[in-house]
Amino acid sequence: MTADPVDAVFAALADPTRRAILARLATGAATVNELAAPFPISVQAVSKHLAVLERAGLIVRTREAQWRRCRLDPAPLRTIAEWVDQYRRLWDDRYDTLDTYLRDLTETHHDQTP
Amino acid sequence: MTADPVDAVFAALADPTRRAILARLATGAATVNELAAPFPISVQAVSKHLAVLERAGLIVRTREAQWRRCRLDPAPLRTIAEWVDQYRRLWDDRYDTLDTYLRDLTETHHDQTP
DNA sequence: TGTATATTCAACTGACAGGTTGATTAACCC
DNA sequence: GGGTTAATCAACCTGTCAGTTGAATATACA
Repeated sequence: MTADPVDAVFAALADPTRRAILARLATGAATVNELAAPFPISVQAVSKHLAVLERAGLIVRTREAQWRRCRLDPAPLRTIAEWVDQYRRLWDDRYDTLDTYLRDLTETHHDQTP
Repeated sequence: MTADPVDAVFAALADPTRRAILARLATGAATVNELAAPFPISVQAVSKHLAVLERAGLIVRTREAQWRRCRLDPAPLRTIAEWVDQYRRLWDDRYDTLDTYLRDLTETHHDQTP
């Protein structure tokens, strides 16, 4: 029943260790040992986290000699951003149509909304 | 071990039933039975899903006679949108250097540690 | 008062997630 | 080949999750 790829991405992002790994990978590719170093858990545990991230499409692993280089793939994050954006009007005043309308009437020269 | 509220929000969003409930609530408040109707699972199961969403801050439940009215609270979604936006430059071509600079300034208060 | 409806609580089950330790595979370097 | 390093595989433990059924609570209504 759970074939929606969004499931896997949200689930992957629900773990703080995995989010920290992504933050690290945003600064550049790294090997498994490099990624595991900051954490108080075993390398095997980190390897499992990487498998989860890979299954979610958030990282790509390539073999380089005896190392396995991991790099971030931002595509699923874009999907998530689009999903959340469905709800933007609920919290963002600029997407409130009445608000936008009133702003348009009173301060048109300031209006920037898309 | 983990008190980061982002954990609970991502975990709540990882379930397709809960995302469907949020989609329904985006169109207006509803009771538990109304929310449960479209799903092939028991009302009790839906009630549990609502508890998860409430713990994540995504919904608010108020008592009205024998009903419990649920409405969406978009605040955590805004938090998620901001979190994902940290990575926008990685997929968005139109990301300019000023944007990068401003985002880099504000991203440090988000979690980095296990 | 008694009954029907809305919702939650409680106990149970099967599956999965995150961690461990120990063994295994793969590539490098003498 | 033998030894070292990088990473995964395998088996196991424990806790949590999503679902069930059955009982309890709370409110409305006749």
